[in-house]
Amino acid sequence: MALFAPRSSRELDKKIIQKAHSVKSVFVGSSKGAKRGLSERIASAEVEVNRYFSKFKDDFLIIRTEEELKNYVDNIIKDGIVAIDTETDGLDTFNGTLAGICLYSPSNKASYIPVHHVSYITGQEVNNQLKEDIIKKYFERVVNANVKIIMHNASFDLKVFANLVGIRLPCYWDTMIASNILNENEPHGLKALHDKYCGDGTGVYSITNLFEGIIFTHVPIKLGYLYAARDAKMTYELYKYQSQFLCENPSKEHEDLKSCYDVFMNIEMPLVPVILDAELRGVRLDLATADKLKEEYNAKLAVCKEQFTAIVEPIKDLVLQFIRTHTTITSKPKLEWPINFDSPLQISELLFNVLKVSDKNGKSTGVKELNAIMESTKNDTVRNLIKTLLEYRKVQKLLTTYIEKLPNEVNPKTGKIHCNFNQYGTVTGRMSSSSPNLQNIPSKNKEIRKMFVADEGYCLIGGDYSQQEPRILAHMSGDEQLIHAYTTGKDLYAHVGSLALKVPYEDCLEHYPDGSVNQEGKLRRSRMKAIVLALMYGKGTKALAADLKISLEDASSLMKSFFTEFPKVNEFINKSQSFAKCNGYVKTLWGRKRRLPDMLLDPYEFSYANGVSRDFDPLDDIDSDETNDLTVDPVLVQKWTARLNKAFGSFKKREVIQQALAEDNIQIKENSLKIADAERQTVNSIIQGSAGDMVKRASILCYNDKRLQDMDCHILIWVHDEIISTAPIKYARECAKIIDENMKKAADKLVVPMKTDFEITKIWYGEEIDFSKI
DNA sequence: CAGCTATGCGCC
DNA sequence: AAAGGGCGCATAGCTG
Repeated sequence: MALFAPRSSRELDKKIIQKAHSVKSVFVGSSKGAKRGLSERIASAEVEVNRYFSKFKDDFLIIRTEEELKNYVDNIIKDGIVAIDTETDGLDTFNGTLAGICLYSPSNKASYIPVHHVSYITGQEVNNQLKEDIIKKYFERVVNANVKIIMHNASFDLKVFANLVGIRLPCYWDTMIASNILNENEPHGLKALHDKYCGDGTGVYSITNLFEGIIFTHVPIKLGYLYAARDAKMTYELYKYQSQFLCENPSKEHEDLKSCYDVFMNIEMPLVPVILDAELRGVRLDLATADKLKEEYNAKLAVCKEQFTAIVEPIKDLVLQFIRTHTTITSKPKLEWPINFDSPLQISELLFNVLKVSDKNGKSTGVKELNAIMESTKNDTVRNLIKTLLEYRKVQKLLTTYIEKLPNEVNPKTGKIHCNFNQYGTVTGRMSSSSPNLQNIPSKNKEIRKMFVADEGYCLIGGDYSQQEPRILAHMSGDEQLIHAYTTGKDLYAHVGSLALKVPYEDCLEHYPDGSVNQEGKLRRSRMKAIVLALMYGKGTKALAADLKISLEDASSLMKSFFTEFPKVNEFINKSQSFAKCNGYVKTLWGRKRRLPDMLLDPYEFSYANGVSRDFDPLDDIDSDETNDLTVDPVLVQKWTARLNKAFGSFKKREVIQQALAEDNIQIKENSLKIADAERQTVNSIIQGSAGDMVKRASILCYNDKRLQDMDCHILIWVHDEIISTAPIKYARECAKIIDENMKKAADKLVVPMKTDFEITKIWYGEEIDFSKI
């Protein structure tokens, strides 16, 4: 992976770190670095680079001539394998500049091909660099020779090659994806992984602390090549390490990784070019619609603001007085005038401390809490305030996150939005989307999606799996009743309702046969839907009761009758959890692993406070290290475990924990929350992960479908259980039919049939095209 | 100033 | 007693 522009690379590091609560990346103070002159920074970069890489000076080389490249590529082809990395001036793979290319193959030295380095003194491009046409020529040779290409975060480098060199490379092994497959819970940065698994003592460094504030194209080649070439070599070494575990025949000890290799080779790696194609193609945005919406929503926002002012003006004195009386020398109240409505803190202060709204449900100002207040108060000021606030937030969200943001994301070069689909963006194996996120475009509000349109002469084909996750649940649990609902084509939730509630199926449908709404049926159906979703998300009866606005008793008896009618679902949940408890992981239907190490935790962990037992005399002990490891006397463990088990409620538990500390100097760590979290994740990971596998499989089938290729049909967007493609209008219906086939084929492992819904439109969520008129 | 966390909210 | 799975992103507000 190329990490170049200091700012952006930090952002990327941040992401990786956020993902896995890991080591903080060390970086030199940025303000200090930014103030120094460029030559000064280069000088200090030289010191840093030498510190890390001087030992590699003779092992790495710079390729400057075609002759040198030719010889190098000859060796690559002989080796049949190569690790490739690119260096650019930032993270923009469409409009950025290629600094150079890093290569490594076993019979070659690690190398760097400078392409667009400039002199940091003159700003002129440096002589003796190979240009794109030459590079393209030799990489075509590599591709034609079927050389296995290894990359770290191939998505980035493939886009660089496609956009800045003009060649689409196939990737055999992406070490970043492999890392996700092997352990989704750890950070996936190249340096950290290499240091951890192939470490040679060089240590973890980042482009940030090496080339602080210097764009890579401005780094002198003699300095940069050491850093860059090593990236390619590290990638190769990481690949070698990974392939010991991720392979056809892993050792007995790692037998469970066999299915992971299948997922990697049959799902993840074949998906790489599919996503690349969608990202390169991009989505068209109708700027006229965006402008219209912008105007409309800004007007709405203005109305909200006016209403606000009108509502709070009468209580201005109250607020000012509050601010006065709560201002001390050391602290200020979290409220100001004029009130900032964007600040949850200020709103909370206003509602609960100035207007004295009851805070028995907490001081949160989220939608749920505000609605609860609405139901319990008759205070008109409060009611109007909340009403306006909710409207304001809605409008503000749509405006800033979508309506005003998306047009800025249109690439000036292509006129399209090119988001990132992060292939392993989630721990479960689902994809995610970013910059911008196209997976959370509002759908209830149909206006926003209408900004997305098809190209001239083309249309959008949206195909989504209907009830994808419940069907997977039906299959994986093997519950006959659940499966029956699907094989007979009955409405699932109505069927569930009729069994669990013991009323006729027809009385659980939303509509009467004549099409009119059956209120009772609708309610029954929606409750059943809530139950099915609740157990897939690990939701408890209490939350279910709150959702359905029924009593706790009713909720738990609903749950009970559900499990009585669908015993295998209950069994599936229990089996999954006990497997996870035993092994610390679960697997999806296609064999992807989700590691849940917290499932292996003991509910309580005992240790002596300060690492020492009460009787320990520091002056008397010779081997203090051992003393620190001292495990707690089993008799005491038993004693306190028994007491903890008798203590119901978090308050009583805390009491026991304090007693243990006071009486026996024992520290007790409670893991029940972590374990409960992991338990909830268990079932959900299996279902959600399998759904992810299915969509990925369907996408690959579509991408490789000759018929779809011939009709110029391409996937543009994924929204988890939905695949949005584009094709010429005249082929649309045929394409939809084939996509449908592929989506179902991707699920042919299931004993329940998959159902899909399709829409063919010019505009996302727009009117369906009337083919009778074409 | 940038980086970070908390809060809140859009999607499946 | 409390208990909602998986994301990305905007804003506020704190910190170094």
